[in-house]
Amino acid sequence: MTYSIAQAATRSGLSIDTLRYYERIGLVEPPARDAGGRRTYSDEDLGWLYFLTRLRTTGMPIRMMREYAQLRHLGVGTSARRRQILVDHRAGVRERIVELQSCVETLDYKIQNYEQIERCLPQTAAHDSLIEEAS
Amino acid sequence: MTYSIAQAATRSGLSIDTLRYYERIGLVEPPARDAGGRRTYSDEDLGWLYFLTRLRTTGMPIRMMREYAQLRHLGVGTSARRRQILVDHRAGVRERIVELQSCVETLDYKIQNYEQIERCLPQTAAHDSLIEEAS
DNA sequence: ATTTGACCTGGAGTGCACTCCAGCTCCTAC
DNA sequence: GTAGGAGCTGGAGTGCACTCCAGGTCAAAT
Repeated sequence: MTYSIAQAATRSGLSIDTLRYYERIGLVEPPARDAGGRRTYSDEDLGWLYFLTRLRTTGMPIRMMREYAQLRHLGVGTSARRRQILVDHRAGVRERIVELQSCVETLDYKIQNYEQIERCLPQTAAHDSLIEEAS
Repeated sequence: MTYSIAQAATRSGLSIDTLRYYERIGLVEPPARDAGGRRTYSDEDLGWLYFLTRLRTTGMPIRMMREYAQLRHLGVGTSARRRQILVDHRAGVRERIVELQSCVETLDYKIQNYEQIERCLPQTAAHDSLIEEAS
C-alpha cells in the first residue's frame, strides 16, 4: 500500500509542506516516486512519520530527531545509542509531566480563589479593586 | 522588601532581558524605580512573575498572558473572565498531560524493543541490518 | 578622579519550526 | 485538446519568544 503526499499528510497529521520540509532537512528518507515524479509513501514511511510526531509532541527538538534518524539509517549497530537517546528523552518527558501537574495545582488554587471572590461579590461590578489579588 | 532586576531575575528564573521584555510588551506593570532610575521589584511583582512562569511552563502564549494581565489590571470586575481563562487553560494542560503520558508509553515500547534487539546481538557490530526496525 | 560594575534605552538579531509563493509539470476528465 | 487539480522545486517569509548590542548613566570603591 502506498500513499500520496496528501494522504500521508492526513494520516500523519503533518501538513504537506511539513512533509517536504522534513525530507529536505533529512528527518525522513526521500520516499519512492511514481512514474510522474510524485512522492509515494509506504506504510513503513507512515510508521516513521507517526513516531516523529510522538517525538515532536514531547518537545524533542528537530536537531535531536535528526540525530536519531541518522543513527537509525546507519543500521542495527547504533541501537544502543538510539535506545539511550530515547531513555534520556523519556526521563525529560516524565519530569515535564510532573512539572505540568504542579502547574495544574497552581491553577486549581487560583481558580478556587476566583470562585471565592465571585461568591463575595455576586454581580456587583460597581466597586472595583475591593479584594485585588489575594495572591 | 524590594529587589534589583538581577535579584528579580534570579528569583523568578527569568533573565534580566526577559524581565525588561515582559515589561515592554505589557505583561508586567512597570515596577517602581529607585533614585538612580533603576527598577525595584516588590514581593507582589515577584508573585506575579512567578505566576507568569507557571503559565509559560504550561505553554500559554504570551498574547493570552497579556490578555489576562490586562483584565487583572482592570480590577475585580473582570474576575469571572479571568477565572474562565484559567479554567479553559487548565483543561488544555490536562489534555496535554494525558497526551504526554501516551507518548511515554510509545517510548516505553520502543525502548523495550531496543533492549530485545540488544539481547539478540550482544556486541556483534559486524552484521548490520539484521532486524532493522521492528517498528 | 577614575575605574568598575550594575543598570538604562531603543533597536537589531537569533533560532526554531514551519508556511507560503511563483512558476513549472503531470495526469485525468470533459 | 484543453481545463483543472495535485504535485513539483527553490527560495522567501512568518510568528514566536526571546537575546544581544552599542552607547550611555549612575553610585560605590580605590
